[in-house]
Amino acid sequence: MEAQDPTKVRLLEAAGEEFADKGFAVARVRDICVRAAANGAAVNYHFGDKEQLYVETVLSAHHCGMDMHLPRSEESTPAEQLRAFVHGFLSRVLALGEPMDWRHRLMLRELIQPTSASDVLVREVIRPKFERLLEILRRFRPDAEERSLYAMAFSVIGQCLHYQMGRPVAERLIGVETMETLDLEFLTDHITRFSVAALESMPPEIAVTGPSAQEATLLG
Amino acid sequence: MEAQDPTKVRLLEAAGEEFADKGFAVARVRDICVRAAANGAAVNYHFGDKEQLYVETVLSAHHCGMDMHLPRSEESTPAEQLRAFVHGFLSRVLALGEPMDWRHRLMLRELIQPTSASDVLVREVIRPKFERLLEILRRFRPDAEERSLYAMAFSVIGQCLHYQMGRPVAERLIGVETMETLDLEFLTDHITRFSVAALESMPPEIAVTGPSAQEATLLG
DNA sequence: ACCTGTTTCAAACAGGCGTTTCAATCAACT
DNA sequence: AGTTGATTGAAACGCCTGTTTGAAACAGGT
Repeated sequence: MEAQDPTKVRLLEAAGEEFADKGFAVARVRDICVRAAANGAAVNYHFGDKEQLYVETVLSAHHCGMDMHLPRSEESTPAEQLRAFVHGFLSRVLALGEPMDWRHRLMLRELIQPTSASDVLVREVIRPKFERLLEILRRFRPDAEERSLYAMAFSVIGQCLHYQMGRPVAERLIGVETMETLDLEFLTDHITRFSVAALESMPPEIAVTGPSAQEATLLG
Repeated sequence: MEAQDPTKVRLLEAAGEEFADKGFAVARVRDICVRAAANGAAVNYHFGDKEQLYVETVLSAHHCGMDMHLPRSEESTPAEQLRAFVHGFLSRVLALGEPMDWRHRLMLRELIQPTSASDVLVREVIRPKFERLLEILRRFRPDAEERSLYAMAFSVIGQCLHYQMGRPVAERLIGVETMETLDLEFLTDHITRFSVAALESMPPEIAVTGPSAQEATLLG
């Protein structure tokens, strides 16, 4: 850690690494202070206690890390817009080994196991991106009802997020070197083509009119 | 907990709930013992220590919980096979509030944050299901190269797993009551139609002509 | 009844944790 | 220099954790 930075930002940086690696419960404030080259009492002086340090770390993570520029060009085709969205999403999700690495890992922890800090996270970061995706999907399927639109959005998001969530298992399944060939460009291309093909050619939803209709869909 | 069960299985059941809810680090052996109506020293007597209890809990979870019957009917169409796969996968993933609920939550924890216990987990339950999915996808796309087949498999799996991983955030995004309308039947139908449409109509992958073409020849 | 091995129990233990304390240090202003 | 306020430092404090202890309760066999 750079010693010329003020102690507070060194603590935030160290806490980010530590929390992202181990989670709130396992992370130790002593380790954070050692990593930040600060005294054990520094975190209490600057942040009050461990939990407030965590909250401020999460907030500082998504303030400078997760904002993506939304190319609002209404001229481009829906497919191009979706590709841009997927590319932006994946580039953030797959960011590995980069200097601002811990920010993404920390936010993914928040997604899976929400704490009090994830309220503002959803409101300020996730929801705008979600609404943006819904806009794009509506251009594909103007007739789709809201519920199906949500499901489509989750289909796109789920494909992307899987390469962060399921990475450890995926590496064991197909090997690390094969997994490395699934790089940003390849996955952007695959997920976009997969989703566009689905969105353009999937049959309309089956209208559910009564309780017996669900059984009918089961039989296909 | 039923008091007629021997203490050891009561401890396993209680530990499963506790570990699935809070994770290994946050879960307290005292709480486990209270939940199991056992003494605080019981876990040490029966399992040695907390970590061995955790390992045995994970193993007991996938021994009786995660095995799905594979309908190997080669007569049915690929779409029907995929629907069966998605249905089976989702029914396990979405199992919330059911008696063997904690088994799935615990295994998903292992997937995201692997421990020593997840080696056997991947080998004995994940990989067979993954190979089965690859078989189905090969019937859709006999010409696809291996790497694309993996990506397609991850696209299907990612869609399903998202409803477990991203559930907390999804509930905040669209509301819990709307989320509850995305039940097993609806999601099975959606993911199957989405994926089948994609698999049947997505354009073939872009031929790689650059220096990475050597990798393509490697894959055959 | 007696012994024997297993299982339960209440209580205490040792260690690590977040946190607090208070004196020492530093920076800036009079 | 002297004073003031903010920051750092080393050490200690409680508290909560997993774990251990040794006696008590139980079961089965002789």
